[in-house]
Amino acid sequence: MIQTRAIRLFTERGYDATTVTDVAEAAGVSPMTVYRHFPTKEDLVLIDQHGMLVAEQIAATPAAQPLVRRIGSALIEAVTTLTGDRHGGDLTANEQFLLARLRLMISTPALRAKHLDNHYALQQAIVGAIIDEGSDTDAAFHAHAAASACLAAMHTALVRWAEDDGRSELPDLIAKALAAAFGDDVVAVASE
Amino acid sequence: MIQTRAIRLFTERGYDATTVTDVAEAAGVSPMTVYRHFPTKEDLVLIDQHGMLVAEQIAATPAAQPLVRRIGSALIEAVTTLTGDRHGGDLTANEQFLLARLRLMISTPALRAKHLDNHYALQQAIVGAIIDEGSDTDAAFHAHAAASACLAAMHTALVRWAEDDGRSELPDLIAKALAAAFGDDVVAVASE
DNA sequence: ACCGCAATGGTAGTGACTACCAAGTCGGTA
DNA sequence: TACCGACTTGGTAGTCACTACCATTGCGGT
Repeated sequence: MIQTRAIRLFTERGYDATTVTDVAEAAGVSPMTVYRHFPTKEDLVLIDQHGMLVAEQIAATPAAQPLVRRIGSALIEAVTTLTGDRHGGDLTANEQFLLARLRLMISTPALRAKHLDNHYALQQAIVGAIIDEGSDTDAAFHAHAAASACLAAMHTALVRWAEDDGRSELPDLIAKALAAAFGDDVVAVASE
Repeated sequence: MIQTRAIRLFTERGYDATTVTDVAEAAGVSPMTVYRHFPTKEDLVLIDQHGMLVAEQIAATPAAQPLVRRIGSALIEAVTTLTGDRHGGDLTANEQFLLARLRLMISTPALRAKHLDNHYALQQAIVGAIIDEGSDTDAAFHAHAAASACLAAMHTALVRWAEDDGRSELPDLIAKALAAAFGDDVVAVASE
């Protein structure tokens, strides 16, 4: 509720030009109630309830597959469940909300920076899910590089999605970005 | 000068626990002089004078090579000129300064976020250097994915470098991270 | 001695965010 | 009905990053 109003205000007037007090008034609460629910102004846009189950999904993946494929398919699956299946029809309300958030995140420096940092945290979680305690540092290094590159590809896909107004299916875009970054053969199977 | 004092203070007391006024006093100037030279507190750590010539370097690279190799070798070259050649000897003063900055950047959320966003800006510049005005959107999409993944690999290398106290050569680490992300064959030639 | 200009400092304000405390609301219990 | 404790909300006052506007100082050139 507060979040919905906030994103509408941010979209209309701009993020920086909107104060937290504005958001509070629009939502009919006091500024401190806003801070109670959203620790920072940025979190009004960035907090997602969906959590980061990606890491768990990856841990459940057969370890024999190449890292890029394991991570890539987990990302695609997470996004698929997030946006839901829609084949050619209109955007769902959820997707429109995601698009609005995404546009804010990409165009506002402060939000973009924190969003990239969230990806960074996700990367740590992914590597934690892949790597055992005892494994050598080289393995961790490889896992970090692979996870980092996969998330970067995903971010590229998100930007593209926002640019084409959500016309493309997000999972397909992620698969394409992964293929562009790593070569078609490596990722081809990931999108199934 | 101001920057040196600032990084020392941040390292000793922590970034958040140090106010801009503290930095100003330590440098013997007024707070506003600090803001004159560094538009934000974060820039006290993040501003690098070295600029982003990477994009220009890439534009000068033969276009026939695969994107990943073009971007990767440019990154390695940029870092080599930044840290200088040192084969097994002690760390140079410059490298020690870079390490201190890097540790702050990695461990402080606000700095890490802005640092990742700087990489993002670099990515935009790289893609701008690679892609002509008229080229189709798919080409741009591929370039973004490749650049994004390369920068992510570079960041991983930076973290590893900070963790091993600069013992490794940074260019080698970047080459290894690229190889881990993209496969050895793709990048092998990039480090020469 | 004078002028122009760059760098510096002061003042007052805005806005994000915190700490501490007060008050209302609501479910269960005697 | 009266009471109690937990949860949620609101108020006050303060810190700190950052800005806008203006005054001052130092310094090289004429």
